[in-house]
Amino acid sequence: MARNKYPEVTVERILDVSQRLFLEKGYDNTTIQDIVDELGGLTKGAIYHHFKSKEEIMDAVGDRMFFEHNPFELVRGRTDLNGLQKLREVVRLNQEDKARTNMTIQSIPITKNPRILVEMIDSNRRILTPYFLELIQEGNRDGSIHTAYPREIAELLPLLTSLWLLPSVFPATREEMRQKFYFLGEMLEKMGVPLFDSSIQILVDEFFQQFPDSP
Amino acid sequence: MARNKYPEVTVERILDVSQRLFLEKGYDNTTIQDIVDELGGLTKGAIYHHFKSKEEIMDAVGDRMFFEHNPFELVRGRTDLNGLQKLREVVRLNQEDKARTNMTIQSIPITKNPRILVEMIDSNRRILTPYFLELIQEGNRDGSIHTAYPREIAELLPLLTSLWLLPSVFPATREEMRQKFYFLGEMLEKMGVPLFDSSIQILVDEFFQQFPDSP
DNA sequence: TTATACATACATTCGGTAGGTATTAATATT
DNA sequence: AATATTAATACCTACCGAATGTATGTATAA
Repeated sequence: MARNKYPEVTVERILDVSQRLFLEKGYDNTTIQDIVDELGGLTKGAIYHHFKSKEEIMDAVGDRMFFEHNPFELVRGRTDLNGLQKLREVVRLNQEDKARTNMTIQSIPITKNPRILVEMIDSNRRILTPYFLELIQEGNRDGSIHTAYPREIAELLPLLTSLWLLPSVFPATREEMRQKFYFLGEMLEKMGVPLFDSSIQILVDEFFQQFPDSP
Repeated sequence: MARNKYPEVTVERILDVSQRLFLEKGYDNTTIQDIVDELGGLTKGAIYHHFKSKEEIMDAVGDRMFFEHNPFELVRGRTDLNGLQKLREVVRLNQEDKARTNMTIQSIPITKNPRILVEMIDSNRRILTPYFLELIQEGNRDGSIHTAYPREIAELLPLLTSLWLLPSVFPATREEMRQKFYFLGEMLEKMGVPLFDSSIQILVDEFFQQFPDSP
């Protein structure tokens, strides 16, 4: 086989395999050859035809992860919700998705995969922050949110929820995780964004079942 | 020359050069050979005699950076200060030090150096957080601080000040930086740790002079 | 017949190692 | 106390192996 009629399929396959391996073994411990082997039937040349570097594969994987299940797009049309309610819905949808996809990222020893971690921090800022900002501003306008710091909160929310609350980076027992959430909730409320109501609290508590209570 | 009488000197030289190169060009873009070349007179064998891997050099550099000018140790003996005042003094000393050493870390495009960034996040947590916690608890006891979340704040303080406030990771104009500080100050105050008083505010404002007002 | 989706083979870069040598420090001997 | 002997270690030279990336070729779709 020297040429495929649908190269996009090949690209997707490369991304599928890469994502799986990056999450399983980490970026640095995954070689191009590993990806090639798992692909079956393709060679390194094929990969370097579609991507100009390993780094670029990683970027593509990262962006795809963010865009494939985007809760913000799902709530965008909902005229029955105000800004704050949309925010809560986003958190709910995201939590659902995490549960469904088994949240692979929780399990990697992410400190051993600096590139993945940094890529995540950066994607958060580039992609999620604007979405959050939009909803917070909407809430400020419709009166469901009152904060003088929409930008700051929009930047901090993804940072805190996906870095500070990641036990592989900041180790914590179940009880300590719970405390962190209480802190976050109280802090957000005091800063004018009462995001964590009782319905969210239920989700969070469910989520905690999966953590050990000893460190 | 086949052997040095004072190997600690060699170790220090290796760390000096490595730190400089890591900060200048990033960890991944600095090769062992680069370090060897800058050292002059030594070879790769010498380095691998003192350190068992490149990673280990990096760890040593990180730890040394944290311990060489430790403001927490400087305030530890001060019986004239309460917990909150000690915290403020730490911030002040740290700021002074930053100004004096010209704060090399500000300048690196740190997103291009994932390992350094992650090492920093981790050192913060391992080394700084316990110090912060100690002072916050002291403040809680002596009545200068009233927070239900000493651990959470102790963990967040270094994370936020050395990651969120790093413009190379979270780009910001001078005005946006100022806003972030206001947010931080207000947030800490509302959570029971009124860290940023007017004296700190002055420091912060001075510090901002060095940032551009356009993005 | 031209652009492109791949394959093959190779170049390069870099972290790390094996084994040797010279020098210092510790110990034994006179 | 001075010297001889041994052990430890600071460092060098030469090399390996793994991994990213490249140059070039080939077959097929358009």
